[in-house]
Amino acid sequence: MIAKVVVDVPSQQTDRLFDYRVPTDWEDVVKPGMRVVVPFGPRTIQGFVIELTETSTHQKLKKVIDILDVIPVLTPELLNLGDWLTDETLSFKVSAYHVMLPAALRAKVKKEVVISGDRGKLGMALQALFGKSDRISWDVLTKEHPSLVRSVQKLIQHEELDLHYIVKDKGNKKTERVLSLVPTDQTLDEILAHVSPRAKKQQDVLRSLFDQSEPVKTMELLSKLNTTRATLTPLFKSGLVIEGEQEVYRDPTGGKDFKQTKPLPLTDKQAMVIAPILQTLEDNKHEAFLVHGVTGSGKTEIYLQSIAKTLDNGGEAIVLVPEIALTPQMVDRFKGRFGSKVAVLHSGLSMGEKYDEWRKIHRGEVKVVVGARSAIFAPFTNLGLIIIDEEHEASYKQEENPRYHARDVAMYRGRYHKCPVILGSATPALESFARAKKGVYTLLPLSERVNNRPMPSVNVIDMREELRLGNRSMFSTVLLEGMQERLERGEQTVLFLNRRGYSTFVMCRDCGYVATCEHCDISLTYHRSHNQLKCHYCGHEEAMPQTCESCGSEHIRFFGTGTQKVEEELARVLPEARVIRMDVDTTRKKGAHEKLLTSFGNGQADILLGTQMIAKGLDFPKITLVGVLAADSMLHIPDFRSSERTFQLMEQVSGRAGRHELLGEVIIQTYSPEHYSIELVKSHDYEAYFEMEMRQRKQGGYPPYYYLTLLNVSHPEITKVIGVTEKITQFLKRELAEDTVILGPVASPIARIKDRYRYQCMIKYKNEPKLVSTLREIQQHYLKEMNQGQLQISIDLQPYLFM
DNA sequence: AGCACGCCGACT
DNA sequence: GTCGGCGTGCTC
Repeated sequence: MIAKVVVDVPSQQTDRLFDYRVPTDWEDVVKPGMRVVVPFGPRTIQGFVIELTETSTHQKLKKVIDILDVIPVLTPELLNLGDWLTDETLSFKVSAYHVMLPAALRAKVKKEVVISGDRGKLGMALQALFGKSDRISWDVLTKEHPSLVRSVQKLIQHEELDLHYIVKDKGNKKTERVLSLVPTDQTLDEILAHVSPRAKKQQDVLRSLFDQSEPVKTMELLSKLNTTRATLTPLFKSGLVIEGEQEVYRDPTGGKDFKQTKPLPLTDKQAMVIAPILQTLEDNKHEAFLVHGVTGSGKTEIYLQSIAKTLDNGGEAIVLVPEIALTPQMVDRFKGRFGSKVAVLHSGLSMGEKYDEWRKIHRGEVKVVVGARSAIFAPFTNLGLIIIDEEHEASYKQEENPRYHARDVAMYRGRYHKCPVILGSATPALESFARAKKGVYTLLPLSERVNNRPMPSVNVIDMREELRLGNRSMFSTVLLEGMQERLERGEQTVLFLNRRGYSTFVMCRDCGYVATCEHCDISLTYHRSHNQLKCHYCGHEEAMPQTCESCGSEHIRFFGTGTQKVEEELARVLPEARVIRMDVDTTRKKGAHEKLLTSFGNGQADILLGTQMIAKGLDFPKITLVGVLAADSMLHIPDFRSSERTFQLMEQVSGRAGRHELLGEVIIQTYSPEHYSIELVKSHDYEAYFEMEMRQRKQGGYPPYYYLTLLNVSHPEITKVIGVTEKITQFLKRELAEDTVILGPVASPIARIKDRYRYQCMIKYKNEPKLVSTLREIQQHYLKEMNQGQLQISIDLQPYLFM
């Protein structure tokens, strides 16, 4: 039997199948989708079995060394999906498989130096190093004794030493010590008779264990009986009790109990929306729905009841939520309804926790997965429903290889499993809404808030006008008064700053010089905590200059507004207000996010000040004012989606206000009040916005009218970069269709990162069957230079990031 | 990606 | 003469 294997070496040249002979003992054991250990050249590495056949065109085949799985980690569906993903994103097969699996399954290869010949020939230093053992790890050798590496290599050549490769599964399962009673056929009294009647604690232990048929966790028992390990020692000695190890799952929620919730009665509108979804579930067919529901319209309840129906049918469900919205509040809603049937996957979990959650899915112990982007690959075999909440979120697109979009994967899996896919958003991505209008997706509008609360009123403040009136502060008069009012009424305000927490740039007031990174073409960011300037792209740091590098002026200072600065300003203008600041800095620690939100929810603060991360999922009754400090900060970045993002964000943020009894108000501060993406927030009119934006897209030749592909070339020498990009552009123009537009070569928006110059070329097309093959040809052509030289070419089909 | 093989400069 | 630099090519 021959196994066709994809080896775990992510490179162009190894991105194909290699044949290995399967030892006869394992012929019944190996299955496609399993990880195996195989010899590869002089090394031993991990690989994925893709296929099993009887014949090979190769003469000399090596044997599979080991099998790492009992159940295949990749289902046949995921193997197919891997092929599709590879084509769709121009990535390597292994990279596609890796993105489907938890990092813990990425086996580590360990190298060991083993004495194979005469120990006496080793020399003093090496003999001392080996000591009594016949092997040492390669890592220890190279890191701690680099001077000996040379002689070791020589000895390997002379076959006195040998290199062994050990492929180790990183999957470290967590175990806990458990106690169990040895005598099984005795009564309690008989058992108790074995110990002294004065040994009260020992008797307690025996009694507790007698009541339990399953092994009991040592730690739990000891703390319950308020005793220590000392009690156990005599019990072990007499052989009455034994201690073993039992595999346990790590509990990311920290043993929290979830309050069980019941399905809520649906409003008429909700009932109308859910009906076609339930019907599709009933019919067992694939259909894509776009639930267009304003914030607070009760989308989540529709998700929950659709999932309940799916589970009734014996199916499984995947729920995708943007990483940033995967708050404990969100998780609670799903765990509350479906209890232990739910697994949660997000980046906040440790590698071990992710592995445990994944295994629950893999073993079929859970039926629902709530997770961020990569949860779309959950290894379910009977998938009945996929939900993508906030489907417009950019975080559903992965920005490394394989550059996939979770929505596309969802559609693939939906078709495969013949199950519905629900996309939900208050502000759908333009592409999605356009598809819904065309009938590709079924549009399900949910235009009213559940409790009939009106959408908050929106007040757009022209900050230029404020400046003209002499208000130079970051708060407009209206916003300041608004905050004062809430303070007096005991209501809460949310202040939103659409900018990285601490971001400020440094500029000279005399000559206009801006401090930039010496390795990247980007301005440096001022970090107050260390009084340092930092580059967000390469990590370069330098001290805050005292004088201008360009003109020597002392009038150099930082500009722009960060959350820290706003916080200081708040303390000045509203000293009595209690402020909670939420940004990357204050939420870095595990659980900090939840803690801050809970204390705000409990009314321990009047104002919540934060970045992107507070735009979602915040639902507290006392929030009646939402202030956006600088609405246009993202409007002017060179990205055709910048206006769409602005509108989506403004709508999202507005949704935080007045969700309950009290009426909400939104104040948006901007320097471009006339821009339609801000103007239309006032009326919360998505459809009007959609029409406007579609016109822009049509005019600019952007999605959804055209598809895009971005090709980025980088190299330390600018002439090389331009030359290569130029050649590629010409090649593309020659190869691709007449009506395909090829823009470039142009410098990337960030023209240099980490001392590498960056040029790009954009392909706009409607129908381009030759695209993937042409791009593959380019990759092939530059393979050598990319392998050994400094050249990098990255290709992004349907890009979301243009930097 | 690694790692060996193989072909040219500076050393015992 | 050899040791060792890194360009080239292969891995079932």
